[in-house]
Amino acid sequence: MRWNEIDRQTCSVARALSEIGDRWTLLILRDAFMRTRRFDEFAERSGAARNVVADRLEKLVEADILERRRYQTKPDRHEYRLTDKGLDLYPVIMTLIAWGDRWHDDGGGPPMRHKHGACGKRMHAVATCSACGDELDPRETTATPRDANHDYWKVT
Amino acid sequence: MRWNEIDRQTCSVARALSEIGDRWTLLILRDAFMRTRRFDEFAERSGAARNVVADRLEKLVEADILERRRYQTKPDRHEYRLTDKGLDLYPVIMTLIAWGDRWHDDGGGPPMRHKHGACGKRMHAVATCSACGDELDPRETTATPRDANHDYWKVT
DNA sequence: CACAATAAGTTTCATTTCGCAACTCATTAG
DNA sequence: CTAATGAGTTGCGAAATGAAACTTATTGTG
Repeated sequence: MRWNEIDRQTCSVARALSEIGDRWTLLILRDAFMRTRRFDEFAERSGAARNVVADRLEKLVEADILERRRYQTKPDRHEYRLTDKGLDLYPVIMTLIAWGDRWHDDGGGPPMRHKHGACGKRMHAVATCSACGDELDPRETTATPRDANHDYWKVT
Repeated sequence: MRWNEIDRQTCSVARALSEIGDRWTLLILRDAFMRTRRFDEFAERSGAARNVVADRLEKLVEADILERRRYQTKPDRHEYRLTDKGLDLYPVIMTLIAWGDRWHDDGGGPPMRHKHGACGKRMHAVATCSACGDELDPRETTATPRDANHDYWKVT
């Protein structure tokens, strides 16, 4: 299966990954959450080749995750901003950061410190149950397919 | 920058993505959380080519995210299971699922239903502040680098 | 005026990686 | 004796990536 057919899987992860599941795309989104907005900044900060940055930004705009907005004329120049759909990826990025901080500490602690404005404290993301608010544990949850089990992985 | 040098960035997301930030890798991890354990199942369910599956499984084992364990002899056969480090990716997968379910609904609701054993209810993942427990909002948090700002993206 | 700089890409081309099918190897089942 | 199973490996054409150079419009500088 080629990657551009991956969104034919029923699974939401597959469909999510068809939009953001690329190495450089996720790095570009990290930068977007760090207030990066311009092409050259994305290119330098992500470390991806310029043609790859151009391609990924275009795809993110098509997917309505970033918005390309003109910020000056003569000459026209554009910047990229997260849409609501893009901002909604915050939990994914923050849980990724929490995992990276936990398992890839270089000895000096997390390279970025995150402060929660509401409570004013340093924090990391914790994934919780939307029903009861407890922290999620993979051993404590069960997943059952909407339809018959064999449908889940089927490509439609 | 080549992808295999990406872990030289200071950022934890970059280092996390150097291990799991590949399209097929994330799909393979999704399957691992759905109790997939064997090579052929990973190949079929992910849809990736067999050589790619072999390569990714090997890398995940090297990264100590999956463990390759013999489950029979004559002939030796092995299965792949999530380690503690791998299980700790659950929040990432679950927030990805929540995002996919929200923004890629095909009209029939989420293809998988997740039930929280502790409270017994259907749920999705919510990312919360480890300090106060409130739901995270990208507009309500600030990130500041451990060192000077320009260090964050620097490749060491 | 001539020249350099800036921003946002595009082009070119050599190197890698992917996708697919076919093949291997050890062992058990019929 | 032959087929099936499980877990890969091999070979090869097609596609994607990485690096550097190039483009275009416009402004700033000597």
